[in-house]
Amino acid sequence: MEEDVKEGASDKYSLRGRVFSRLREDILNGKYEEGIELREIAIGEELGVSRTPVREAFRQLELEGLIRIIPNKGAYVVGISDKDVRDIYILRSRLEGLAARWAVDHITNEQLEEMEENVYLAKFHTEKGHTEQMFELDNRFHELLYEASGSKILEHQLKDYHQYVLRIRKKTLSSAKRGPQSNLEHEAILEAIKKKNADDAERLANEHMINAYKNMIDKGLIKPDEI
Amino acid sequence: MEEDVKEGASDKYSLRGRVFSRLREDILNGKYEEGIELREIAIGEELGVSRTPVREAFRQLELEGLIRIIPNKGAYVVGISDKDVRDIYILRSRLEGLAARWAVDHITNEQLEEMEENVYLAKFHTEKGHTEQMFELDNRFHELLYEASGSKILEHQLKDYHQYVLRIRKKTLSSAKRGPQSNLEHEAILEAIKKKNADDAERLANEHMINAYKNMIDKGLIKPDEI
DNA sequence: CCTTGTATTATTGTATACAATCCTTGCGGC
DNA sequence: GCCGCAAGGATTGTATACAATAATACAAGG
Repeated sequence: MEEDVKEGASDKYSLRGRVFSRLREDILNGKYEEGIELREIAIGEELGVSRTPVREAFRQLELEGLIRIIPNKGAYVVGISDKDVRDIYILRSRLEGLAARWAVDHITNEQLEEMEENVYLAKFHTEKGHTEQMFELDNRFHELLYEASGSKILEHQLKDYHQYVLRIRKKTLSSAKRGPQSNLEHEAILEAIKKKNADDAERLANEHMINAYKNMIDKGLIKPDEI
Repeated sequence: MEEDVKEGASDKYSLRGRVFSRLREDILNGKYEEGIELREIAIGEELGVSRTPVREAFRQLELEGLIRIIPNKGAYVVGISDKDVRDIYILRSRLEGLAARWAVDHITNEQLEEMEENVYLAKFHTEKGHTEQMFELDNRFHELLYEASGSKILEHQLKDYHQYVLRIRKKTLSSAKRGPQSNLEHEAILEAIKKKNADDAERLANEHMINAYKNMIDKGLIKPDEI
């Protein structure tokens, strides 16, 4: 039950890092709903720390767009709407396609090996119904893809989005049918990368994300786009 | 000579906001080169503030990936390489295309009017050789496109990148030939949006960014991708 | 009764003090 | 000479104190 998807900013052994992770999770989970005001002292007391680490966490949350800070006034939860989730999946579908394309040329042997192992293990745990491991492996597969792209910028960006929709993804994967299908799609992406077929890799990664998106909507996890 | 491209985090009337903006600019401009260690006290003294606002600015810079903070040790400048710039232009080419596509359905009348005015004014100032106004209008055109996409997420993301490559863009636009050509491309994007032609809008916005990218390389502003 | 001004209070912004951690340096032993 | 290690200093992490700003309540005047 540990998410370390986003290193670099979480730093879970400092108070600030813990406050940051905790608040982000609480906002993403809906504990603090949209528009609510977060007071530094109240948060600090709740977590048993002073205002300093809370303030630093606030500044980070603002940059992530999760809260809006009005100077000398307060911090207000922005939250994440169904539309945001939909948008992120569309963006991800395009950017993951790009990551897969670039991975064809930049993936290292170590990354390739870990990816193969990942696909193998995912198949195993899916058959056994180990949802927690499935979740972790799915996380790792995508992270590997990002890292293999060889682009610090793209990797950073996709990890951000990945983290952002974490809550939704957890529900999605545990659905009985999506798990195996997702594994097949991972395997296809991996094969395309191994064969150095950039067009296929991009298309498959793109479709993979679109499928995840459709699944989410079919399951009623988020509202479809109404126009 | 003022950039307010990125509201929300800059907040230039607080010490933290000023420290943040200043440090980001200095890193992007190369004043602090890659790998250098930033000390809270030194930065604070240089800007005449205490450690507190400096620390908060550091946390934000870390989240933007401009510095790397190693707990209990220090903050190190990560910087922005030529490869980063190239990657951002490729990402932007795809995402701006998406923004243009979405803008077809979501642009408001006000935004459309401002965009038309923008294109008109840009033509005027380009003929007169007013580089500062050209720069501002180019900024604004892209911001308008982002806002017109109707996606908070996409807008946020693209504004980030826009800000990130600000320094490079300033050099690019002032080149004699790129200015008029860029204006023509803006106009074409605007026309496609007005005609509700999503495919054209996406393609043109995409090409616009690729052209900017090629121009940058032709002018020798950044190194080309060597493979 | 409504408006406006002011005093009070609550909250954020900043500075400083203290604690914890890391790095350096120099000493001693081998 | 080289390695280990401890003491000191430097730097970051956290807490608290003080300043500035904004919200609120209430009273005075129209």
